[in-house]
Amino acid sequence: MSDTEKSAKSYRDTLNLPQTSFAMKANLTQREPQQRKAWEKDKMYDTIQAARAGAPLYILHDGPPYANGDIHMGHVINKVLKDFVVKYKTMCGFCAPYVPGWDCHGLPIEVKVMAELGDKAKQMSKPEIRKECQKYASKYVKLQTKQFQSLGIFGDFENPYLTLKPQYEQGILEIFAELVGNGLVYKQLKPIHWSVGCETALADAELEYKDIASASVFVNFPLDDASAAKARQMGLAQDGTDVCFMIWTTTPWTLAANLAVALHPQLEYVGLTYKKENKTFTSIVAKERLGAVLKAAGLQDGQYTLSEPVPGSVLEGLRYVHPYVEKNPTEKDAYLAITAEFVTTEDGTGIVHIAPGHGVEDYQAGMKYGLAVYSPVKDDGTYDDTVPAFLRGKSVLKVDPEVNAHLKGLGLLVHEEKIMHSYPHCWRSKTPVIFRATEQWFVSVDREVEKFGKSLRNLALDQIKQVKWIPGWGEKRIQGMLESRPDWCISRQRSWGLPIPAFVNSEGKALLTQESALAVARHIGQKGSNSWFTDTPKEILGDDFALPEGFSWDDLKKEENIFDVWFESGCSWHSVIEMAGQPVPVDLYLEGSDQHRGWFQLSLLPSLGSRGCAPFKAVLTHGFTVDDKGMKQSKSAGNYVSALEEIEKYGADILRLWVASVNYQEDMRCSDDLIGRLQDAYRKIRNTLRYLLSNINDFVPGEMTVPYAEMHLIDRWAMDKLQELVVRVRDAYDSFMFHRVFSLIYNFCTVEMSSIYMDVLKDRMYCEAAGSAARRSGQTAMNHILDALVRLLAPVLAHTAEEAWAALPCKSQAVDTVHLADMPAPDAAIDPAANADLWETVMALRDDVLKVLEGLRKDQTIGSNQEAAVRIVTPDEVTLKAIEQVGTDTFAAFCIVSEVTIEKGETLSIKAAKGSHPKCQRCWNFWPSVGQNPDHPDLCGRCVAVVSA
RNA sequence: GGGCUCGUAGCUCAGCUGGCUAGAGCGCACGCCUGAUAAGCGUGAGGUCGGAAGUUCAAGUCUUCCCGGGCCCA
Repeated sequence: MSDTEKSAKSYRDTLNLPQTSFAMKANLTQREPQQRKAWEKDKMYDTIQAARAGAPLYILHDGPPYANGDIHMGHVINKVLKDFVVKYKTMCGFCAPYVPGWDCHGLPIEVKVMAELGDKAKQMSKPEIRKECQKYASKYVKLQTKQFQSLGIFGDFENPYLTLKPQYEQGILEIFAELVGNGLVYKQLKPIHWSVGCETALADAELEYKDIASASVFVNFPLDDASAAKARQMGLAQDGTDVCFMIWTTTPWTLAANLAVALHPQLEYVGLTYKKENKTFTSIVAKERLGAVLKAAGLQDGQYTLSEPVPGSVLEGLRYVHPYVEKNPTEKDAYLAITAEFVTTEDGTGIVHIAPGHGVEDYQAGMKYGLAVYSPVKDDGTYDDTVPAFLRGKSVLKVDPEVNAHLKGLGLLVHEEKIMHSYPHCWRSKTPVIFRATEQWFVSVDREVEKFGKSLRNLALDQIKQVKWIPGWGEKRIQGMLESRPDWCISRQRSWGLPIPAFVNSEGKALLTQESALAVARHIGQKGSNSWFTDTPKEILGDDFALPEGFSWDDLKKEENIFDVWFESGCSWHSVIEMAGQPVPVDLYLEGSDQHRGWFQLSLLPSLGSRGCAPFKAVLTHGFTVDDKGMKQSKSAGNYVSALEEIEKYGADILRLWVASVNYQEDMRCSDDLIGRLQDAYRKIRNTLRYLLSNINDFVPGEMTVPYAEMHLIDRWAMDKLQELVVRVRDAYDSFMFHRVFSLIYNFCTVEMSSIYMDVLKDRMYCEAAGSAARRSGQTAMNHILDALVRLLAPVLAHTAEEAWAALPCKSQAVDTVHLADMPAPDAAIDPAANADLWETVMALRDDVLKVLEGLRKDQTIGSNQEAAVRIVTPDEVTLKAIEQVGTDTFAAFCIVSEVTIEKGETLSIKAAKGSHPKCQRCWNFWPSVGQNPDHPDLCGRCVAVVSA
């Protein structure tokens, strides 16, 4: 070892080097579970709630995820965002309870359970099957609880709300009873989405759209003789041709239920006359569709003639003969031309085949003309016996080719082709969905509710204006949906759910009143919904229940429909919030943007139908994760990111930081790599905390604290910057802009702290006397900054902030958990704006100096900045004044150079050279005072004083 | 096909009511330090603001169309 190394070594021990037990390496995957165990042991959620008892309430009401499967990134984003809000509001002094919930009923679970049971299911009763479903749901509630908690989320996971709990069910029925009382619930034969695979009605939310190939056909419907004669009189056809309506459809199976054809009243129609298989046809089609029809029929110029056009309205009432159904199967009128505004010229022939039992528009048109709602299809998707013999018992999903062949045999099939189009499928069985008329229960959106003087739809359109939508376009979105939504079909023909509390007598008359529903609510609230299947009507309604006119106990059966699960979750504001005695509307609903159609809307409707107001004051929505190229993620595409693997690999705080880093209002690109990159940011933040901690090791606030006004200029600068940060971060939290929170804090750590302040402060921290005012000034600032930073970070880095809080030698507040600390507030004594211009000038000059130093480093004149002396000449008065104000020594400290001189001159010049003075072996500055003390020839004056003290 | 929405450097984000050569941090490249060391500091290279028209003295910012995503629906 040389002498210089020796002496350097010896001086090292005289420095105040940083010291802390806060580890540089996070080791999150090991440290976090311990942290969570400690929280669990301390019953942290309960502790926090108890501490905030009596404080103003802030309720974020959890939307229930479905109790099925492992959690995925969508859950992570949703729950972590909620946790940010809850933790932040708690730290702002609110009592912000968070009761997580699960959606436990419904088809997905029932389908899984039935598959697991296999043949055994056939011998089992409904209550037995339901018991299995309940087990299944409970299993996943437990599993997901663990997984959510592994993200560091605080909530009442001991007492979550479950839609299968009797009290919850009671709440649903209470709201349902009010809707019944307000006259909103009715039963009707109506075409609805029907899943053949699951043999049940489906809600809109249970559909998924897939591209499939369908046989589209052009078919001639021959007019009867009298109508053909009329058509000839109108000039559409000559004598001797078979006059037909030509229709187009992509669902030939529905032709068996055809009862009419629809034309647009204002469109022009022509008679197209041509030869086909030795016959001469005149097909009536819309003039605008002629091109497509000619192409389909394969007719060239000269192979056809056209009549003059007539408007659709004059063809109304003309009658035709069904191609293959011999006799009208309904008791009402059929096989006539009607007019409807929904007929378009986008495709087809401009004449639409109408089957009121198999389409919504068909149904509406059929109602208008007094047609029957004819639906000759059974639950399993096969035709019943009212259809022609060649179709009976066949599956409508497979019968199209036979229908087409049959039509061909009759000479009425003009053209057949495959087209690709998007078609609704059952989300569970993945089978194509059919429209089929069945008896279902509905909630009307257009009936006027006497109490509110408005229909549900209009009430909704009104009330959404009172809600704060974040982002703002959420209102437009839900408005569009509300304007066009049909009545809500709330009944399902399955086992796993809450029964619709309706009874029916042998005449088919339904018993469902507000009183009866409430009676059922009480019963189920006590005994659970299984009792519906085991108990008698009398037991359920109660002995003293007064049956309405026309009903008797001997002739009363329970219906076996269950509720759409959306109705169940749509009542959570009542079952969870109101029933717990808390106020509705709640402060916030926070879910993915798909819930505009789902939970938001389907919570809004029951609330409006019973209370007349929305259940939420504000609704915040987030987008969805996509892959690193912005494409939808799916397991099959191989671009799927497993949330559990990510948590396992990086730790919860990394995932939380990732959630905070992206703008959740848009699509969020997500991949293992992108999440992994947040480790860099995490390390920077963690190291910032660590460095601050390590430098206040020996600091005790109180007598050591230096007031702001007496602080070193540079420390005041740091305090100013902190103040700005606090204001901006709080503002970002308040407006739910968490990615702003992230970037503000991250930038503060990298720029203001790491690259400037902490670097600049080293000399003072390490070299000044431990108890010197200069050092205490810096420590005071660092202590403030650290204490505030940890609290600002706490909602996001829940674990790390807690760890740092525990490591803080002196906390600003006597709370054991950072999550009970107050969010930092701006200090009225500090005004960052006061010196903003000064600092801007100083920092700009610093940048210029650093650039010049880089040149010296390039040609190896200097290594570290400390070796340099800088001479500045500038004509700029502002700069001169600024440096005069802060002092050249302070400016030199800011640049970490040994010496700075500045003078006025003609042109700006910044020159730097290696310092001309010797190097102090203790502080490494090249100062003039080095060597002036004979006892310490290798030290500067400052270090001599420190060492000799 | 319809409603809503998004498209600024490799990544994540700023760019307010249109106004200087479009910014930040990270990453990257190069270099420095070795008394925050599986750390720290500096410098630098990266963008025809998805594309095309238009309005305007002036457009990333307004209009129209197109392209490509996402959610919801048909």
